[in-house]
Amino acid sequence: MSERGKRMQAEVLAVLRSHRTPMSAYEMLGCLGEENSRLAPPTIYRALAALTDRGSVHRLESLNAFIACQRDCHRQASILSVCDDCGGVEENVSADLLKRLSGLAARSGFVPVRHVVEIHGQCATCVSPSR
Amino acid sequence: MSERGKRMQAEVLAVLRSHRTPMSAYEMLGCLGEENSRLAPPTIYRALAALTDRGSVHRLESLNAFIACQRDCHRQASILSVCDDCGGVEENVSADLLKRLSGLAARSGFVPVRHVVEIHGQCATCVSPSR
DNA sequence: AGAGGTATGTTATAATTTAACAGTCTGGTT
DNA sequence: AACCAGACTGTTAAATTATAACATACCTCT
Repeated sequence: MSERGKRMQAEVLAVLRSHRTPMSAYEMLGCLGEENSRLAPPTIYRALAALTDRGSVHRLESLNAFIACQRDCHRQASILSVCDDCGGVEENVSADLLKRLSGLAARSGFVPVRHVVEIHGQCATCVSPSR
Repeated sequence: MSERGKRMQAEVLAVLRSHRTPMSAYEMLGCLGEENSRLAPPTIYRALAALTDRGSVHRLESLNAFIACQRDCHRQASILSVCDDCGGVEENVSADLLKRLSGLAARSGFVPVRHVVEIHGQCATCVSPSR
């Protein structure tokens, strides 16, 4: 990993952190491209791949979008609750639940490697905006 | 829903059932387009939307692909184990685990509507092919 | 039959992701 | 220092996935 690569990753992470809701790769490209024109998709995707490997960024598979890790849960699969109204994402961790999921899959001899758990619905604020 | 619509859905479902592994919408288009040329993506996607609504077909969010429901679990979220080696998918159902996931999300007032649970790894056959 | 609404077909395009290759930097070796 | 091999990055182009927009066909109710 070179200096350039680290800088790119840091910039991508900073952009993601400055957004409350998940961003698509192209939204990031739009943000970063203002400064650094000529920024191409593979550059963003490579930075995102490194960041998701590290656990600093989560990919929302059901949205094709990305969000910065909100917890210190690096390297642990998160349980992501996605509000379909406001787009907000809450992040939960539960080693116990993940283990139970693995156990269920393992009944047939399956060996789990990566968990994708996303829950769509409405967040507390969107359910009862008045209170 | 018209006759044409039902026929399309039945054809799409038949194609999916004839495949052991998940298919992309465009793979289906390739299969069905041989007979019925001039078949366009929206037609496939509309049939898939109806089938997934019904629960006859599951969408694998982490693969952007679709697979026919292997169980009689219509209208219940499935827990899908995806073998990254052979592409095979195993389908499990656990009302209990889904309830626990909902409970976790609900701690902040979140109201769950749809669960996406996908587990990547290796199936028994791919882990120990010899036996 | 005719009007209004819904479903479908069709064209085109948007959005997301990756392949492929050229150029550049890095670190070790002479 | 100059050179080479390998890895990383930039750039172009294209593949893959999904949807917008509108035209046409069908169905239902009066």
